[in-house]
Amino acid sequence: MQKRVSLKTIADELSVSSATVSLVLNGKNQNGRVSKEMSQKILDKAAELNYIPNSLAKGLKVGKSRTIGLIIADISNLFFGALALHIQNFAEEKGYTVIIGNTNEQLGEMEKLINFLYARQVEGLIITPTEKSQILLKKLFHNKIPFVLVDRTFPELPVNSVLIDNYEISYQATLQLVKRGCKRIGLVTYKQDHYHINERRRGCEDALKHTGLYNPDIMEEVRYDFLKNDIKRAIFSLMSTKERIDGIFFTTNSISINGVKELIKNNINIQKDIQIMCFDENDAFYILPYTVPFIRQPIKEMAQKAVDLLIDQIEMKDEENQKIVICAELVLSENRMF
Amino acid sequence: MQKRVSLKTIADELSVSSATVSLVLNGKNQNGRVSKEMSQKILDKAAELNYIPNSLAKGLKVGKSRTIGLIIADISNLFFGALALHIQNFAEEKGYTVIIGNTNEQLGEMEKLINFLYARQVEGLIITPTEKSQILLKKLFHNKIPFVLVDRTFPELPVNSVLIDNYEISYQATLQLVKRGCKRIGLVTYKQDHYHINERRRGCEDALKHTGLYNPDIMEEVRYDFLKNDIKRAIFSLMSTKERIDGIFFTTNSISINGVKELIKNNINIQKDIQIMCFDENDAFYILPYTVPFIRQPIKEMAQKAVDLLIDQIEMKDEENQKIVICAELVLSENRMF
DNA sequence: TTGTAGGCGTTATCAA
DNA sequence: TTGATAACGCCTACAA
Repeated sequence: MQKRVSLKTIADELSVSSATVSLVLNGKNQNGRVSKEMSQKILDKAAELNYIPNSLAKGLKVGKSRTIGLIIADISNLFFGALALHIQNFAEEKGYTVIIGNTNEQLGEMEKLINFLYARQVEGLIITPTEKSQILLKKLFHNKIPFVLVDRTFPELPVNSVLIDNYEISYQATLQLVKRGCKRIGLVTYKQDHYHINERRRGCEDALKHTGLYNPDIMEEVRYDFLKNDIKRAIFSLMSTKERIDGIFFTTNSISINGVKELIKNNINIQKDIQIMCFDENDAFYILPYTVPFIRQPIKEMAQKAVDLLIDQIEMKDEENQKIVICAELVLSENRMF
Repeated sequence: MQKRVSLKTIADELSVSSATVSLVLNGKNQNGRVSKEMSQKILDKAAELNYIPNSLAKGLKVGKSRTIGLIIADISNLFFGALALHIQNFAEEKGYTVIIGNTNEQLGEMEKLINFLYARQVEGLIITPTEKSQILLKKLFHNKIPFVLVDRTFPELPVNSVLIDNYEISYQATLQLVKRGCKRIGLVTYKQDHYHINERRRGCEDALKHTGLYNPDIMEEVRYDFLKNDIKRAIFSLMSTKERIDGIFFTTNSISINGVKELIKNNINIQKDIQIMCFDENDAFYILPYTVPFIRQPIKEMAQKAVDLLIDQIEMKDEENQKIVICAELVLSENRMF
């Protein structure tokens, strides 16, 4: 890699000081400080040499990196992939670079990432926190590093967050199953301590309780690390109750897709034998000969709000903690595009 | 955000020079330069203050950012998503940060991204180039910026690249359709000037020619920007030829998934009416009541090779251009896991 | 209208 | 065994 062109390169070639060059190139010679001709010469030279400023140096000098960190729990998950894409786009619009990191749901990875991003002088973080990461967040808070949680949160912590209305939409979604005539509705959820997942479960269970259909024996839990196996077991267990179940609520997209796979593998007709309700959209659903109802999260809006919230904080426009809730959407066969 | 803890903070608190602190914290006091006690004190203080070095300053000083840029054509595509994930992991293993950017297949975006990453002092780039981006690559080459192309390339350019054996695997995949008894095999591909896509097409067409089955009338082209509509038209056109076709080769994953959707929508039985061959794996295929044969790209190996190649270049271990070709895999029902 | 000088946090060289 | 100092590229207050 050859020597990069710096301010000084331009200054030397034109026999002016680097201060002058800096002024012109940053458009800060408002009061006609630098002469028109000099200005033009500098601009031309910069173009000729294809000058690109060193943002490391600039960041060091002005104490701002114009970079934000994005900590994602599982980038191989389509939901998070889409979230990352939109966050990156919105942030770029506002002049910020995004550095993405992936924790794989590991607390240790999350800690490493925070340090790593901090070392790179990020001005703020957007985080999908892992389980039990409250201590890390408290540290951020204590160090006055702006951050926003997305998708997940810890309700006991005074933090900025952008979530969907997990409880309400799950309640509605479950009612939908009831409306379709389901009498014995099971649930498959993660055995985890995430508030947002628990809210989904609570929404579903409350809807069942309020309609007199609640049965604790058909609420199944699966582990993140053994998802496929646990789902196989859960589905088997659900399907072999003496009174066969006729509806299932899946609380996440990974559970949904694997659950559907398993049902199909067992030749269970998702239209006739059983009704289901999934979380998040999936290409796979559009391929089936029947429609699968699901809960659509407004990913783009979540990204938008998260970026706005973080940048407001960074630029000190707002000091208050905000807990933003965005309504998810129930997508039934009627309002499908395809 | 409160004042960050710097080397100087530690130095001041212990009344030593920042040079000493730097030495100790970088483990560079081999010859017993710094006394054991002082060393320990510094280490303790650093831990106490939770010191995290400023990599901007470090990068500025040593002229290395330990950062590489990754330019992806379409991050919402699962193939690229997986590629990005693995590249990030391998790069991290080697001590490099990855900054990911997305071009959306736009040449202008690619140019902006290159400048942007260059400003951030990336030491090298891994790129899935957009169409007609040869000029940009030549500029990189001219500026002696290390870079590696992945998935796509321009064969006329002397660049480092990591590709799969597009021609050969497509040839084999097509033969597979022939072996299954197909007599009239169509193709759906992008109307684009990408070498890798053209190679896939060439592989398919050569296989058809060599078996005497080639028919130019059933080779369909679709546009990236109007994918869904064009595929609808292509499938319609293919299915309404007087001698009905009995096989289709789809040259990319986006075409495959949309093609399959369209076939299903038209109640065409992918087992009985028609045989298909897809590029890339898709969750959706696993959900169908029959198996869909597809070409699996060894994404992880591609990522590995790309990172290795780039870092070799950055660290000057290798000056020669390398064009690495990795064999893809034909996945038929027999060797499916599920 | 332009130049000088200091400093951001780090490391490397040389001196003490 | 440790400290002072210069330099990386940039910006900015102040001087000329």
